Amino acid sequence: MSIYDTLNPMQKEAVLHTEGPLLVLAGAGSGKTRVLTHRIAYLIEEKGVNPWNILAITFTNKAAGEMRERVDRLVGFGADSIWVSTFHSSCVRILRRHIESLGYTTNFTIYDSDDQKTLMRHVLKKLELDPKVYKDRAMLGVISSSKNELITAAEFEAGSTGDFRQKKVAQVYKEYQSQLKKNNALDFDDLIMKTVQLFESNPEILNYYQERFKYILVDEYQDTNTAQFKLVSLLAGKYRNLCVVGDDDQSIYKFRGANIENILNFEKAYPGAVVIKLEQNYRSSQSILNAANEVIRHNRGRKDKTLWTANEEGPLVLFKQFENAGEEADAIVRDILNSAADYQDCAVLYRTNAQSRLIEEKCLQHNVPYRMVGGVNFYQRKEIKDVLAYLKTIANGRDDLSALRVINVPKRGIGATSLSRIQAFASEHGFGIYDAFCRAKAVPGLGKAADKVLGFTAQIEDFRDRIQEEAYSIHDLIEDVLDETGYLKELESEGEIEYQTRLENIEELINKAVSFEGDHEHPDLNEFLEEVALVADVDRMDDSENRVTLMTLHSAKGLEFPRVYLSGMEDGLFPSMMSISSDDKEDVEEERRLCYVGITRAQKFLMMTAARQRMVNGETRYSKVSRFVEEIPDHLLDSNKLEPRLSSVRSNTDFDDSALPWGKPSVRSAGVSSFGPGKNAYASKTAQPASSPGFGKAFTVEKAASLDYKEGDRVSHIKFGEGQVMEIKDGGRDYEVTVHFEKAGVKKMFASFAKLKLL
DNA sequence: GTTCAGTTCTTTTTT
DNA sequence: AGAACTGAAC
Repeated sequence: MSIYDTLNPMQKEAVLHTEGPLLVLAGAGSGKTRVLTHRIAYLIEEKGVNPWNILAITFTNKAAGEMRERVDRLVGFGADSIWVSTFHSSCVRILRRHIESLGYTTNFTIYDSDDQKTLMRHVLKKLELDPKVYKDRAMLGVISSSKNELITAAEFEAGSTGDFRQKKVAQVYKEYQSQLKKNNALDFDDLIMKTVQLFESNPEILNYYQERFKYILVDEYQDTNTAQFKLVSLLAGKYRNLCVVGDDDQSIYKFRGANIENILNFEKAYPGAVVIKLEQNYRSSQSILNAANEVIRHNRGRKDKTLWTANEEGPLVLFKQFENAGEEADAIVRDILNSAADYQDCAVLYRTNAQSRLIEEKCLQHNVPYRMVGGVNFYQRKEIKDVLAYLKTIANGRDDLSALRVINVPKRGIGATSLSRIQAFASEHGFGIYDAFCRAKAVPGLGKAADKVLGFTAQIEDFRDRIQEEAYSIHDLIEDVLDETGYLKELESEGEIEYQTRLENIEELINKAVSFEGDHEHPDLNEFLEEVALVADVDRMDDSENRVTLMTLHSAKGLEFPRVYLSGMEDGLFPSMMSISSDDKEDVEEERRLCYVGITRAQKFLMMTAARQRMVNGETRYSKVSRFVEEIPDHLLDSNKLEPRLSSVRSNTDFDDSALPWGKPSVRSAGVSSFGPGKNAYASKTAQPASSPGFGKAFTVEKAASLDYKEGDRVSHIKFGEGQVMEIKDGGRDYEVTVHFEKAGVKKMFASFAKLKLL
């Protein structure tokens, strides 16, 4: 029996149809990943296609990794020469080779949304526009959607005749773009758009990639935008062996420019395309699927399909409404504790990141271990961005933003006035900021500050020299930067608790650098920075530990869990106020699709919850039950909707927060044991968040009174494996331990984070 | 010229 | 509840 016999007839057809355009409409849980992986395997094994000629585009890097792994298992060899990556990573890879023909250099920097905002502020200032009228966010929004539609600054300008504001925005776009170029930087949207431009202006480069990627697969096709559509069309233009997989009911990224028409009109764009529908759901119970179908039924303009399942009926979907959000969170966490399920089988989903806080608090209170996806992105934390800005300055001398970020961090006594003098000097002579720093002596009116600036550049130059050496690793560089610039020292003086959490984050970045070095034969600083710039939060989700997952509905796309809790089912929150009051009916439909995505994440058990009262932006808000819940008929729902309130609005002072761990010094020692039955897997751990991307203040890592290992002992580390303790230094707040690991080499680490075990 | 403390305004969702 | 901005003290 071949591996293809395990597929159902529709799946099999999708796998075997290898030539020409193919649209696979894959409902939630219908085994689309299986189809994709088997298809790749089939191409290689049965059709003799060279793995080198296959391009598979996924939505997240994590999905890419999983796909590669699964193909590897099916095929056994050759899987590493398949390109499996996201749109953004693929484009970076291409641009790193060819971007010079667009006037950038190949060591360009990628700006994340914070960088974009900073840059936009510069632009608005330079153009002397009132930031109250021309808001950075709004400007970036316009630019982003333009780029997603492949509209250049010049085209935008040409199209904005007449309207005064529109003309101003055109100027902003133009200036923003020229600033990016000056900084040798690209924003996220540029990555796609520049690649399209590259292909359009260089037919020979396009031809190379067309020949290279004879077979193209695109996952989550419903969430592609116009630029991505164009990119795919260009690449597939020659051989037309394009297979796209998606579900119009799961299109949830319109705000990011996703164009649902791409999937709805696929057959028009690719005449002769074969369409295959996968309608059997293998994931969810009958009850869950019923609820999902009822909700999505209320949307117009969708491809006709009905999901069905042969799975057992399972318990009814639960709905519970609570007095306030605290009770809601408490009930969810208690329910997880009372169930016999493993923590890792449970997920709590919510519409906005802000909702995670209460859930986190309750998890801590009840000692339920959790991992939070998203929130404040790890790479957006101040200390991480500071370190990265140093690395970027060292790697790319043209990145003004990064140089400006760190010139006075730690404080070197270079203030706003000095900086604006330097900036004026730079723009007058056409220097980049860093070059201007190097010429500080020539800047008029700097005085003593000039020496301070030169001190900074001397340090940077020193680091630049060092990274030329083969033996000098990225993690060495990070550690030296922290040490020699005095960054750590300044952090230390900011207070114990702050210091520890920030240090913990930095440690994680160093770990990341170490594992990067392990994965690459010739680790390159630019490559490292790029990898770090493109990671999504889900990419960082480590699912090997037994923890409850907390994340937004958007992050949950593509995942599945036996037990799912859908929280905050309130009108005004989900669907959001924005979508309800929008003129465009499509907006609520997108929210409904999001709800559909949420429901269909559940395999066996689904509980939806709502709070009557909730704090939003510091104000108490009262809400009705979400319309999406109302759309599910009563007989499909086991619910306890509260009676309408009669009188007496309870103030939220009855929410007792004295029990919360904030500010209480000894969270760690509180209640280590005491788990309900069935929770043995975790009995030895406290409810600490995954080392990232949680939030930190509550966790003070205390210096141990003594260590249970000494110099010369053999110890093991969770990541680096086994090794021998070389040196233990008492660093005041913590012990600094040097260990020689067999595999990972010599590492210096802080005892409280390293969690070394004596062997 | 720099830093700190009190003020206002703000947020959906993310590669 | 939190970040970003503005005005006063060092």
